Amino acid sequence: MNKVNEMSLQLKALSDPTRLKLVSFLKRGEVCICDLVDVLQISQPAVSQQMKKLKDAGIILERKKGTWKHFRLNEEQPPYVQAIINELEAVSVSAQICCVQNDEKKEGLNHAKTVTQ
Amino acid sequence: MNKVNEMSLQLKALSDPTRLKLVSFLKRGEVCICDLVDVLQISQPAVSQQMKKLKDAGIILERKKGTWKHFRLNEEQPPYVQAIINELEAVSVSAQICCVQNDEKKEGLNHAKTVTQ
DNA sequence: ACATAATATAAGTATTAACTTATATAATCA
DNA sequence: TGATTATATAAGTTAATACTTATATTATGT
Repeated sequence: MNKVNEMSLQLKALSDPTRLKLVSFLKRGEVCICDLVDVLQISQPAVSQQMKKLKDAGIILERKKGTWKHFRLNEEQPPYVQAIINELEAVSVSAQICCVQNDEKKEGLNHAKTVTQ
Repeated sequence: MNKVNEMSLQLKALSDPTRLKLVSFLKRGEVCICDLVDVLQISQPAVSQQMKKLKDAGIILERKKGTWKHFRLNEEQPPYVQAIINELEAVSVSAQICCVQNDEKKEGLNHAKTVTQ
């Protein structure tokens, strides 16, 4: 019955409203921590700590690029985790675009928050 | 984004190893608290409290019959909850049978734990 | 009515969790 | 090199969680 402990860890990672919101944002694509601070109205360390939990649980993957860290959903999930992610609606972070679009170009130079789709 | 809070409540209910085990036992059919105390090696109030959490989250349903309370899985679940339940293996409580079989007959009279399948 | 049995509630404890603020690390830019 | 920016870590606080033991409630059987 060790499967139960394994499942427990993943479900714990997804049983917190803040982390579920983080996953909702990630459904639209890569996001970096700075964006989420604004949107969730919690401190930067709080976001950082929650992202770590999602990463440790295998829910998300990270990619370092200069000073930024970009997070994305891990596509390989057991069905019960995928079902949870599917249930969440994709939510756009208004400032998200700068992170994603400026990616390969001038990363880290102009990180304006006001760019819109 | 209130769906997130709703999901959080249900996932919290299923993110604890003890409660996942309880659900595993319920997959084989109705169980009463006294049976689970023996199997899980935790106190009767602990089982009672955990069952209440599962009930409050809508994961299980209860049926009172004399002094006993019989619990069963609630079949109507959102897909992400059902996926979790599906992932769990059904585990039989060795003493479970007395509860279920003696049900309509001599309920509450002879609750021997040693009856086997 | 009284004893017994199944479950519930109360109260206490130890652990975990989710934040906070302050500070450290690391990469980039001028 | 020194300032700036993104993220990480440390330490502390508060609240929630999962048990425990003790006791109360409720239904049953004699």
